Amino acid sequence: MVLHGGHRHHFARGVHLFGCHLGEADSPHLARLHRVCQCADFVLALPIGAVAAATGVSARLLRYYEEQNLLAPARTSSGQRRYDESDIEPVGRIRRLLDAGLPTHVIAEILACACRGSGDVEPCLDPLLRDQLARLDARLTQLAFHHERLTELTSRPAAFSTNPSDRNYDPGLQLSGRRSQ
DNA sequence: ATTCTCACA
DNA sequence: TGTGAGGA
Repeated sequence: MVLHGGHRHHFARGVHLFGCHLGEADSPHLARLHRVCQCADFVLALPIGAVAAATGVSARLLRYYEEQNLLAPARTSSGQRRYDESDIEPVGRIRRLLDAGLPTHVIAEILACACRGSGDVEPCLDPLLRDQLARLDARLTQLAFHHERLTELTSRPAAFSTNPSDRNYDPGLQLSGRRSQ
């Protein structure tokens, strides 16, 4: 059971369980506090700030991930997002997949695969990952091509330049870290 | 104080 | 893929 909507006034005075005061509703430690009380048969609804504190991912980004269909938190009657602890783990997973350069629509596909094993990506999705790797290679090749052509364009005028900073040209700086597709 | 949506790079 | 503005 997820507490939200009409239960908001309960949170205003902190969270109580069997008469014990567990902490304030917006406390960053709420997730941990609930873990201590696993005897409870309901799931506490976490506001976005608590999830941000628990995961290290900003509230702004959590909203963005929802917009990209990577998360689907519940809403209170006033429209505020209410997460539960089962939303915590996916956030870290999303971060790791983004760090691998995967676009959000691919990550959504990966998250949709319910047959979870131990890793971040199911083995059955290996073809998908290989396809992304191929796209990355293609971009790398194109970047190398652009780098060569641009070097041709810059090195000639530089030979006639009187600007001393032209001698500090570093090809490595031409590679900026952008994502694929 | 926190969270919301809309708009922008 | 993210961020900033501006309001409830």
